[in-house]
Amino acid sequence: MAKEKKLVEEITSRDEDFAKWYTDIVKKAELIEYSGVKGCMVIRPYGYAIWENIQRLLDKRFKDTGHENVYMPMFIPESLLNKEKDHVVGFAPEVAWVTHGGSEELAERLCVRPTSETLFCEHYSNIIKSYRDLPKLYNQWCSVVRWEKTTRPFLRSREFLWQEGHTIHATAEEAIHETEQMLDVYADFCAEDLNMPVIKGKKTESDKFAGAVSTYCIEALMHDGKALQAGTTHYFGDGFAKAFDITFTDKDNTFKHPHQSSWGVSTRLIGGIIMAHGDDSGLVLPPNIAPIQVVIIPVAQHKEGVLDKARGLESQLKSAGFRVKLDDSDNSAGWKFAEYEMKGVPLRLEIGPKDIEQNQCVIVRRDLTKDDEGKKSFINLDDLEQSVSRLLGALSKGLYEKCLANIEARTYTCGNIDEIIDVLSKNGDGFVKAMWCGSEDCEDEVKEKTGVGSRCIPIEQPEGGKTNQAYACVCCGKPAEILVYWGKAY
RNA sequence: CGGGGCGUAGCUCAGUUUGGUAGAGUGCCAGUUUUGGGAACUGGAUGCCGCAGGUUCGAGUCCUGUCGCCCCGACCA
Repeated sequence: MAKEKKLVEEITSRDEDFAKWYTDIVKKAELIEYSGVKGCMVIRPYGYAIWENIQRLLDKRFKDTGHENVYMPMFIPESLLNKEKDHVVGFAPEVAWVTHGGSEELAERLCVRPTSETLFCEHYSNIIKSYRDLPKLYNQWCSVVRWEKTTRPFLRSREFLWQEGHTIHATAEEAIHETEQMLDVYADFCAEDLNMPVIKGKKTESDKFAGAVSTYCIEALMHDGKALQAGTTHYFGDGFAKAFDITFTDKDNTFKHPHQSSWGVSTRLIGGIIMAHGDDSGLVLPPNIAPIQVVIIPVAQHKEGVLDKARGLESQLKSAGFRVKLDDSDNSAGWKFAEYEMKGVPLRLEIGPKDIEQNQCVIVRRDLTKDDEGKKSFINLDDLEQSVSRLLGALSKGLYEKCLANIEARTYTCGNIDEIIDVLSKNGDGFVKAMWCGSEDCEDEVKEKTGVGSRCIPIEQPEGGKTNQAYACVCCGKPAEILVYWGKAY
């Protein structure tokens, strides 16, 4: 019992203090270490391996939809950043400036890219002459810098890793299609690879990206009921093209401005995974992005034959394509159990003398708790690969369903402000579905009075929403056409 | 940018009230016994007490300043 108590002491309980639980996890699972600069973190090998898996899976989805990777400079001259009015107003307050090269003051200061729209635009203006040059479907993997005031590992850091897609098209229809297609790519990726269902939607006018015609987003719900914007796509129309003087000669021999999109996801996704799936024993990683899918723990490894058998299973599973680690260190078995639970490894395979005798091993699923049926199963070694594959699949599905159930349990439909206040105080944070008349005043008033802001206008709107006069704005009570998801955001 | 908390061993912290040899637990290293849920014992190494001034015979402790980190808000992927 004393041991179990100690195990619990290692990390703060999730329900007791979610914020503290989160920071405990990122440190103790060895994802990050804080650095000497506020808001900048060391991403440690285990954390970076998660990012590498995210990159690999997303990059394949990008390539499959016709995109190419490029790399832009990390510095943007002030004059270039200033070219699009809304854009600079949106980003200027949070950019870092380089003013000196060595000891020489620069003639023009350079900002460290907070995002690369301006660089892509400048480049496009140089390479696009004809409709034959379109579209360009570019993406870059890089880091960007935004001088945030409040920072949290993965969720909001001053430097973060991301990808930014920037595409340019001959027509508005094509660019809008691209914007919506990439939103689907992100949502599918979240569901299939991160096992984290998301709400697809559009941002309200006040919440749009600086310089965009429309901004789309995917919103995930964390275990504590707060929303996390997990990814975003933007349709720019031809506003940037006009500001940056990008033109092409179309088939009809007239000059036209092309239409653009951009889209991005970041290392914030890792924060989302932690808060969507983690529990009081630590991380729980979706199999597709887990650096280690199966950890093999030899039991009584000093005994003849145990380590040899464990090594055999390791190479067997590795050659079957699984990411496997054998921990043959001299820590006790119990220590290893707790360690890999903390790190969220999906499956633990135990192999000991008794198992070897019976040609079996024990496999334990990380996502299930002690009381869940099927947490621990005895697997015949003749079926090892099939069993591992089946269990990883079941775990993946289990995570998705648990996460979806959390969204469903924490999504409330409300008709007026008092209902929102009441339902949130009774049930805790979550998504509030409520109609909205479209006025910014009402949007602000809801946030001020209830604490929840508009997260998105979901793509899926209620049947007849545009014509049904029964729908009234949650704030002013006037006829409302738009269903909005409201929530507290990270 | 406002409010709060904290900087002492790798980590968590005590010591600051009342100035007087730098501490504990944990981790680390070595050895022995252990090994199916964070093992036990013995021995060992580890400190610019965030930084800079000041007061004092003497400062982790008192004074002034400064830097950084964490949490909660307002703003943002």
